[in-house]
Amino acid sequence: MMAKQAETTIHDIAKYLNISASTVSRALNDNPLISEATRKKIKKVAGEMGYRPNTLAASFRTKRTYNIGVIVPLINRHFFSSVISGIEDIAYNQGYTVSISQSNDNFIKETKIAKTMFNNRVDGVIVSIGMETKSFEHLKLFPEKNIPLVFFDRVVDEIDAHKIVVDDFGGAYRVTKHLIEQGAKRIAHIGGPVNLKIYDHRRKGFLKAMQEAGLKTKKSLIIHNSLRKDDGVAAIRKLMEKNEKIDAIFCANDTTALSAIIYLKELGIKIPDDILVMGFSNEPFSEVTTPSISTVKQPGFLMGQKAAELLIHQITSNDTKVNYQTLVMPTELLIRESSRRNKTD
Amino acid sequence: MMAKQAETTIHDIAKYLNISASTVSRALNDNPLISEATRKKIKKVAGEMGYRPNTLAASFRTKRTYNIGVIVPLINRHFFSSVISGIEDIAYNQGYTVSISQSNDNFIKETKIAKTMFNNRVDGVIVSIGMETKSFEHLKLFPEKNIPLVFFDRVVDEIDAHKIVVDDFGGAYRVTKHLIEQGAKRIAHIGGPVNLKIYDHRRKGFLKAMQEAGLKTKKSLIIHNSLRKDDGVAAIRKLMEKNEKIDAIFCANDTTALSAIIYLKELGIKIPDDILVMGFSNEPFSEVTTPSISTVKQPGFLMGQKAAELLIHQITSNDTKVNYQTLVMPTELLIRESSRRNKTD
DNA sequence: TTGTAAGCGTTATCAT
DNA sequence: ATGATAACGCTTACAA
Repeated sequence: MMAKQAETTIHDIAKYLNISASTVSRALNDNPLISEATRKKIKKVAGEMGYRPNTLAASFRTKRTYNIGVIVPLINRHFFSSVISGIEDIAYNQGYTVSISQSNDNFIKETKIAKTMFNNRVDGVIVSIGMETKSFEHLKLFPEKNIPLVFFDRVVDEIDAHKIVVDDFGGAYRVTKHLIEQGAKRIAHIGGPVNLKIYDHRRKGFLKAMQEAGLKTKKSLIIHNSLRKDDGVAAIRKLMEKNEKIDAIFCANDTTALSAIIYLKELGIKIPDDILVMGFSNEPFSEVTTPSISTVKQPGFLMGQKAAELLIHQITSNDTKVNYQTLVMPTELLIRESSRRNKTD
Repeated sequence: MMAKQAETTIHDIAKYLNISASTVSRALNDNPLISEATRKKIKKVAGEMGYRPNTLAASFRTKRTYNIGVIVPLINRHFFSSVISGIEDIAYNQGYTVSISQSNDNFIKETKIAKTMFNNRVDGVIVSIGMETKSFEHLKLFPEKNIPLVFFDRVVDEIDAHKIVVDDFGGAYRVTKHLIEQGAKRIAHIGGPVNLKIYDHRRKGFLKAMQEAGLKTKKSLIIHNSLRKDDGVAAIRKLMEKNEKIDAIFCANDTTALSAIIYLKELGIKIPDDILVMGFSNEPFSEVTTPSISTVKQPGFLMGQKAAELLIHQITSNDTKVNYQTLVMPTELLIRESSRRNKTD
């Protein structure tokens, strides 16, 4: 390994100025006890000597790292990278750094990441759990050790903590209601894994709207899968092969909605004329497809900001008992071409 | 601040077993000097006592943090989040954590981030510089202090380091050649800030192809801006208002290409029939727009992996003199609808 | 307002 | 194969 250059320490500065290291430390930290004169002198010399504080040593001593750990399923995903961006935004402005790991929806990796973050003594953790995650001991570690933990999006009921979610139920409810208002009666739903609350809520919002409208929902019109590109195609194919006479599809994400649209187009089925399609999440592509995809907008960046704010507040608060809150972020229904009935039947 | 629970240390384990802390340390680190029996005993007790190694203390002592700093203009951007994802992938598998900051293309922030990362004693740094960045002292700090530094995409000529770039010149050259093959003669170019090499290279690739084909390029047909949504519209408007008779536009990114397409559509101009349009970067939306956007694919995830590999290799290598390499990643020309001439003129 | 000294948890050197 | 001890660079009582 390349030898790192020897670093200037506060002791070097102290020796040079014939003062004590504690004075140097205080001066550099703007401790008000230190006189203006010495402070200035010390800072000047520190600059000249190329002094760089060793945050590591300070963190070690104070047991505060000013480091926030973030665990997401996949960094390279519009929603998650938006949230991360929001987290970084707040964190940076509050003097925190952000360490990021992706679980790849793999339970083992998620567990290892949690352990590593703990060992690194992060001041707090922000998590959105993976698809496989059904036990939570690896995350309980944090509250047990008094390390603040905030969940977002894919949250965990079993752990008491601040949570930032979007109004999945309400969003799905409004989606479905809109489809019904457009005249749809036989609406299919392609949902995600129900062990994730978000997909469970979307399903429930869907069912609620259907029920309120007095519409029956055949079991066969509800399909749950992993919501990847291929899953969307597979689900749609399954629906079409059964020859179910559907007039609308509510997909639990935009990727699936797009897959559905492309597949149906190939079958010569017109969207939205023959079948209405809606998604969820508002991916960047949804606005520019043909037809553009009606969907539900989730404020990712804002959610990241809120998560970071709550986390940092909890980190810096003295309260021994925290009053945990679940922030339900409002969603926005974006009605675009894929769900707007042009002609009456 | 909430009091953190007192942690079990190797000394606690040592006391409990009536052995020395060094033995415990060695055992936990699988030092071969320790006998199998004691190692097992120690690990068992460590587990029972809920011991969690304090990475901070170890890093402090060994001056190795196993932490990699990543600086990008914007986390929430498909290309960058792909690269980050690739970096995390390799880093995780090699036992490194990844700290991420976004400069927001702001020079001041970029400078502060660099300083913070240094103070945190990251083992190495991976950087893609911001649009405003024209001086590099804040980055030279790393090589000066023997901290490995790897650039990607938006690299810096003035600093000797490993660099991962895409073949911007070649990509732009092939784009232009393709447009010419489709019959275009008066091709406009909407480029990015030329202080960024990538945009300079794309411009040069464009010019080279034009020149080779014996086509003249009017200065007024080349516009440089920041390549955001609005810039694209503004640039296109400028071109159209001048009533330049263009038959193709090569945009230095897909966002601008999309803006151009939307704006031209509104003017009643048909893409690709009247004007061919091409982008660069292959954003997720480009495949699904109407018309789909011809573009150049950059292997973001792979670039991140390569960057991390080179960085970690440099971190762990003993070589005092590194033979810096610039990895030029091949691009892939994606010919889609926006550049495929359907009818002959 | 400044100095002294202990200590954070680990690793590494030198003994044994 | 194991132990004793110093050291990493900083902060923080406590003392002056």
